[in-house]
Amino acid sequence: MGTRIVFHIDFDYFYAQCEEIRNPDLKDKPVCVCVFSDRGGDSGAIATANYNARKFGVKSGLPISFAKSRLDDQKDAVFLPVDFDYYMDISDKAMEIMKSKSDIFEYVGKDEAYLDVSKRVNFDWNKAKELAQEIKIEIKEKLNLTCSIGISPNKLISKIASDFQKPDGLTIVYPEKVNEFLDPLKIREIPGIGNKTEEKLSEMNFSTIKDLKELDVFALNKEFGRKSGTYIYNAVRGIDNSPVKTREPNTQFSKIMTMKMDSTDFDFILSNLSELCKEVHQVVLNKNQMFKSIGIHLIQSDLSNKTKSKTIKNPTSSLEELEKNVEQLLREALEDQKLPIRRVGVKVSDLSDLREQSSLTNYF
DNA sequence: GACTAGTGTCGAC
DNA sequence: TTACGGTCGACACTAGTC
Repeated sequence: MGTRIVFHIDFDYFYAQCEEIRNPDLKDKPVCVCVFSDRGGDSGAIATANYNARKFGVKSGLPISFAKSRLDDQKDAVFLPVDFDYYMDISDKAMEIMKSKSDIFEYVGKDEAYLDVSKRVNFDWNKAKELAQEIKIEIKEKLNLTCSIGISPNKLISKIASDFQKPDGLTIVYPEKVNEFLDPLKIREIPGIGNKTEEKLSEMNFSTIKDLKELDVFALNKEFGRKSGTYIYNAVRGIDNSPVKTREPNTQFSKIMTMKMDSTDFDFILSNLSELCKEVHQVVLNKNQMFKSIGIHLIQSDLSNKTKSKTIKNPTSSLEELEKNVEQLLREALEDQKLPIRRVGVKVSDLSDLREQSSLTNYF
């Protein structure tokens, strides 16, 4: 038995590619898939842009108005609202194909998954490569969708590898080539290292993964905390022992929205939160869950965050109890409120199975 | 010291 | 340089309790 063989598969510019599949005329144009907020106009952000749009610096997370100004000269640029149901449909079908070709399948999100294929290919890297090509072809033929695949001995490296050649890429990092592959990459390529961490490290004059190997685990722990420090120490050395495993159920559900206008008015904010309570409650009901922890999330006009949460005595699935607690949390949060509120959210966590409870009550 | 609760930050997509 | 979504998970830090 050799090392594990792990795939990371990522659908290219997923939402925008879905739109291209539905309407092939879009392929030559810059396409931006947008999450418009309730505020009207161009309030909102870019979810995904195709490569024609990325050429002009448009990428996910960008405010829509910013994207529009960057594409000002591109008269054929297209801005479409997200259509999650349609994307989910394509995603589900592609996931089924991947699942059927793996020993262990781990769903990560609508557009990515890990596959452990070690046994299926008998720990043979050539067979693994053939399997990956087979998956790419089948997804392309059945759904007209392209994806990028990274293959390596673990999830961490496979994830980095799937991003290495995009779109429609296939990158294999053999066990003996791990360091050669990682060393020249920017620190930012390590999943989990985002803006803040990169900035901190760049101030310390570290730029590539090879550079970072100079730091011992104690220095990293001191700078980033025990968990993150140790994670980074291992990651730059290509070490990741986390298994590919079936996805665990969610541990929280939340809904967030941008209000029609910024406000400090208790009743106005509460009416928005109340709508969110109903939506969250519906989700919880569909999933047959109860919750024990309730939280609200306020985003102020300067985009800073304020959260309040509480744990209640007994798990519940009651909408009334949810709304009552949210109201109280809002009251506490608005004491001494200076800035107007822009966005509001409701979250429930500490979930437990409702069926256990009902089967008990049925029993008596 | 171990544990829980609550708040805030970071990061991924 | 301004502009600014929605969901989820991990974890650091702090305060309080036992």
